[in-house]
Amino acid sequence: MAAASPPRWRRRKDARPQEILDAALAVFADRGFAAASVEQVAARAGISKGTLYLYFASKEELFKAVVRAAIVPALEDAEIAADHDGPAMDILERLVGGIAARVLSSPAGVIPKLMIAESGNFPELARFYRDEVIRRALALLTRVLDRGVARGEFRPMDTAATAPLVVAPLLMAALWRHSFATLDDPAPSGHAIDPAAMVRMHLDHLRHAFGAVDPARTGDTPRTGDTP
Amino acid sequence: MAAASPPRWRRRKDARPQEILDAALAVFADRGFAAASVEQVAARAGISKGTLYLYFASKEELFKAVVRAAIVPALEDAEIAADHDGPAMDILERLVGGIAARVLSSPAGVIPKLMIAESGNFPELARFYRDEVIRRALALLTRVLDRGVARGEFRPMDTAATAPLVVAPLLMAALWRHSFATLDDPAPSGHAIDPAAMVRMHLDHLRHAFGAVDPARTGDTPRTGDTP
DNA sequence: TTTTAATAACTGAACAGTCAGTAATTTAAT
DNA sequence: ATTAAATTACTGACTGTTCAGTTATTAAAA
Repeated sequence: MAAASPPRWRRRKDARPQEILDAALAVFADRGFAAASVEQVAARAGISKGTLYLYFASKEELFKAVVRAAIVPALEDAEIAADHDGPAMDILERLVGGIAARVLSSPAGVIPKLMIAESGNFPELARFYRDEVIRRALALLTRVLDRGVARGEFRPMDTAATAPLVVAPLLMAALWRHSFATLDDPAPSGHAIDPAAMVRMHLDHLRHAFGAVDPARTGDTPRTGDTP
Repeated sequence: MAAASPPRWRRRKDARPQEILDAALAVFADRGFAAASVEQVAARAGISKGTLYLYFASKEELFKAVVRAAIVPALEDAEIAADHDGPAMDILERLVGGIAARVLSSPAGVIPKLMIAESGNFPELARFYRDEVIRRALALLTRVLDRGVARGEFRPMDTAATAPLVVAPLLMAALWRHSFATLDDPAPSGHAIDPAAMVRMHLDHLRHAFGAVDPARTGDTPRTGDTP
């Protein structure tokens, strides 16, 4: 008798959604939302087009789900890190480093690019992103900066206007990575922008700009904190 | 007898290309390239689809032309400004201010957004943009920074890694403007990011980070220049 | 344990709409 | 009358979405 041929497909109701989300993120990442086809996503997820529609009502809903799934955990992490105690500059470094790591290694680093590209076509989602992601992230940063100023660790400044300045290079790194970095060469050498060096330099500049450099250098100390 | 009806259309071979480019930029700006249709562009330019194809061979070629047309003059302006003489910080301010103005008012400010969104679909154009626009702009900035360091106006630093940091907030402002700023409200008040304040603050931080603050303050002068 | 009925995950093809690009035709200008 | 700019009508390919039917899985019955 013939050996029992393995089934042509399996029922995996639980695993599908995440697999589809992963596939969609990947396909959207290199085609963009509009140019990506549902069939490509389905193929990458190892299912048929019809199956995808069992789990997501439309291409647009799929897109929203991708964004939400990738953003929520990242934001929670950041919120935890920001509410730690200690020198403001340390927290800032941890925050910037954490975001940089995420943005430069995780596939979810494409989300900003996608959101920026499609904001015009999905105003509703764009509003969600602006109010629930960007605004929250900036508020969180502003809080850290305020604390630094209040404690005399940072020079006085317009913290609300400064917060986006802290993120800008990270955004730039993310966009660079998913737009121009991976264009041709395997060896990412000498290529206009070196994200790692950039982030390092960024933190260095921030330290100086905020007046948080090692205060032992001169008498011109940025009135560094008294005892705790 | 009937009054001579004005012609239903006119032959305007010379004016068409630029008008089409303007229309295309506008349509691409709020739909994105992929989601924009050639017919929409033609309609906005006041012509029919067929006419558009008399001037541009394909939708892709049109896109390339839009990018080139918008970028080239901007880059030339910047190159001129950078080669002026004077204190490095002044040049930097003029450069940043100039780019900010362009990016925040001119329609061409969408180009970065478009390039980022479509880099995956047009590798050739993306390479052009990376090598002929980004690289050149960063090289120009690096030159200014180097001069500042050499003259003792700026503290020593990794200028190549710093150049992108100077641009990052401008890029962010451009993306913000064309993605999230114009989502709903007519009054752009209190909205997470205030580009103007951000740019002002950016320059302020740069002055501090580069050690270019008024040096009369303490003895800890950033070894400011001797005479020429 | 084996058989069989019921369920639900999944497929593949077809539909309807859209759109980049082309060809035939009209109309302005010379 | 001739040229060339512009329009209009058309095609072929593609894609989001639906759905009738197929197959794996589960559960009840024997």
